Amino acid sequence: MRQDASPRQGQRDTASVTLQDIAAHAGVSRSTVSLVLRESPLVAERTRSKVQRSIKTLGYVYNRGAAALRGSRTSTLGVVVYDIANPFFGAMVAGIDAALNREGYVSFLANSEDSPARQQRFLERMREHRVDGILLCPAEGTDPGLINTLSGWGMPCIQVLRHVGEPPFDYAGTDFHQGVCQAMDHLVALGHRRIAFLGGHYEHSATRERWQGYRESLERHGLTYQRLLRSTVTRRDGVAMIQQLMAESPAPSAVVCHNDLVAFGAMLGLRRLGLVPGADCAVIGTDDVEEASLGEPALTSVATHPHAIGEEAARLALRRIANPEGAREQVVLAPRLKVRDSCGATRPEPGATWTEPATGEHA
Amino acid sequence: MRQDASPRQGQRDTASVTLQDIAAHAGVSRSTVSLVLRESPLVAERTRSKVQRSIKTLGYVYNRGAAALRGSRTSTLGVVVYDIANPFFGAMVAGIDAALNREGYVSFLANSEDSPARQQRFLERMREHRVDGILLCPAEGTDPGLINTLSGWGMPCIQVLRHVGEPPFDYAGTDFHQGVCQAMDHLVALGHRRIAFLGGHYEHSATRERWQGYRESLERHGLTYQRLLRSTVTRRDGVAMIQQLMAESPAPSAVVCHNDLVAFGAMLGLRRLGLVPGADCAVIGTDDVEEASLGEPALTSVATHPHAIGEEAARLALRRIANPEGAREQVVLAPRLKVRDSCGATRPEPGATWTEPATGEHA
DNA sequence: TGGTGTTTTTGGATTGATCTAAAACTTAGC
DNA sequence: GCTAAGTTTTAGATCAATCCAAAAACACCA
Repeated sequence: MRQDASPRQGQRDTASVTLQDIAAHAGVSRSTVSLVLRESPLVAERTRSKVQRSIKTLGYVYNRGAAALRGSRTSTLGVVVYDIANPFFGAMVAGIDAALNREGYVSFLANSEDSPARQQRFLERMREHRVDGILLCPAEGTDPGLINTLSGWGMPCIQVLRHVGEPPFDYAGTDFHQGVCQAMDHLVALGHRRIAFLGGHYEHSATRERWQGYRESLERHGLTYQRLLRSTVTRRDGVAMIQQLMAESPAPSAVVCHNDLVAFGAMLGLRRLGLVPGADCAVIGTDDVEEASLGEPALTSVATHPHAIGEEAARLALRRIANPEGAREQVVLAPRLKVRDSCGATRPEPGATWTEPATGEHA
Repeated sequence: MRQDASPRQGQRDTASVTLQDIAAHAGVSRSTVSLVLRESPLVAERTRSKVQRSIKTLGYVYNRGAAALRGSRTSTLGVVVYDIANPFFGAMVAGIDAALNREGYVSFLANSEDSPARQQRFLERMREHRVDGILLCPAEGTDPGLINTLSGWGMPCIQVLRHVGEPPFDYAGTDFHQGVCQAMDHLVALGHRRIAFLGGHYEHSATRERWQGYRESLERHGLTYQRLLRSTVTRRDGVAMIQQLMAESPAPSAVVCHNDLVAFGAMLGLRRLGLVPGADCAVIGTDDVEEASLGEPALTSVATHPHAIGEEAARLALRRIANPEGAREQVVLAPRLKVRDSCGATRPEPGATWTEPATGEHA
């Protein structure tokens, strides 16, 4: 109820052009402008272009906050990973970003550092911000009931890479089971009979799948040597585990590793023992991170395509938001074994297999 | 103006407890509840605890969207990097996340892929979401006027690592100039007289600083050999550049590299030529990424502390939001040279200098 | 010309918080 | 007991959009 008619009297904020102002300028109602903005087919072509011209002229900026208050969508998503400094997650987040960007969504990112408490704090904050959904790589030790809690909050949750709780739930990841089988089959075909598996905690779904793949492969090929070492999954663990194993009798002739970091550690450990990775003991990693194709020897690895997983997860989230009651989906990508030198299959002269990925620059 | 008194009649949404409902339950007004939520000292202790009890009982969830509409803060920030898959940025984002988390802020993340167009789209979206500020690692080719544009939009912008436009602006980064000087001084002290610099585009502030550091160091030490090769900054570039240099006469006895990736490439290139990094040609990188301390030989590198830069940048952003008209700040961290094997200064037996960083696990 | 059926457009209520200025309640002093 | 000052609390307007139901504009045909 402004006494005088002049619109911007008190404040000279440039950023305060509203629907109302557009409506006045174009000589239509607020509602019509709103319809134009949302590209409704209801509004006539002449009106539409007239309104659009006013929008341009006045330099209007859509206020998503206000829209979200009345409407039902915020066009935002929460993304939780447990180690953003890991390039694997970097690539995954890049995939998520690419897929969301195409649909006009933006995402809040949080790094849980594998702490359920931090994860919980962030999720509560996301709830206050009314995000339309959550992409969650659950932190170690996450309460299995969390997914139901989130669903009770009305926040659809897509689990990524790991999952907790009972199916059905939405999930996007890689078939770790199959990945390990591929690695095992390859080693068996090369003649290996004593193959060990290195690394992983029991708590994770992703770890259980790998171990299951290992045990099943042993059985399928009728191998009796079985050696599975638990650990956290750093380079240092790789070094320690391979040194322990090589001191045993009989020692393994090949190892499959939980991820590439463990594999790098294993190779380093072998070298310290005066052994040659690929010749004295074959090494296969998981993930196929950028450094895998470099180094001496180049690491054979099961590629898990983090960028693609990110895209799939994001797309699944958008599907779930559009249709909250739809059947839960599990998107599981097939991994692919990238054979290089560390498994002893190839032994080219130096430089012959040089393939450089195009990414990885900065500043 | 509900006709009947019963509050949740139409919809049975659990998630729709509002200030109004709390007020009714506690027997106070909406305003009082709002004051309690914002921890205002105005409200009496008795009332406060009564209201707090109602909040707990009814399971109220704060609606930040509604608060942001009326108030002036959204408690959100936009973060733009150009390559989130690069572990350097991963660490930086982790630092940002840690600092923001402490203050109740959350951040939107976008990956510009060094495309000014993508960057622009994201910034416009951030404007629609009314973020309180922006942390920007400007994409290559960013219009120098962008910072002023953002300031015209009322979005404070902190530039990170790189900067465009004219000072004064808010900035957080590393002293690249000093970093290169440290590396050069070290090499000169080891007796090197022919030192080359590898990599970088001209467009970036960060690159210009490095080159300036290189040229100044040469002058200060009275060195006449000068060789500066431009390039993008991948491993492949490192390989190509070192091979070109070693074919020249005289060849350099040491190289300082734009970042660690280029340095890894340079070491690989040397090995392909049958030369030993550190013995036949010293190599120093920049960033001190995780892999630097591993590998053969371990890479001497100028540590640029990405996590700390992220924290500083985030803190600066919060300061600027609290005081938009305050003097612009430049937070420039000092880099530190980490001497390892690749510069030939040390030559320990294998395994003696093993230091494993604690991070880097996944899934 | 009037009735009918479609397109378009619109006012008013609504979303859930904050802001402002004023009202209600304490306490103290004379 | 009454006023003044200080402390708490409150009603109503406001922020900038969307939703809904109803009104207006238009087209078509008997």
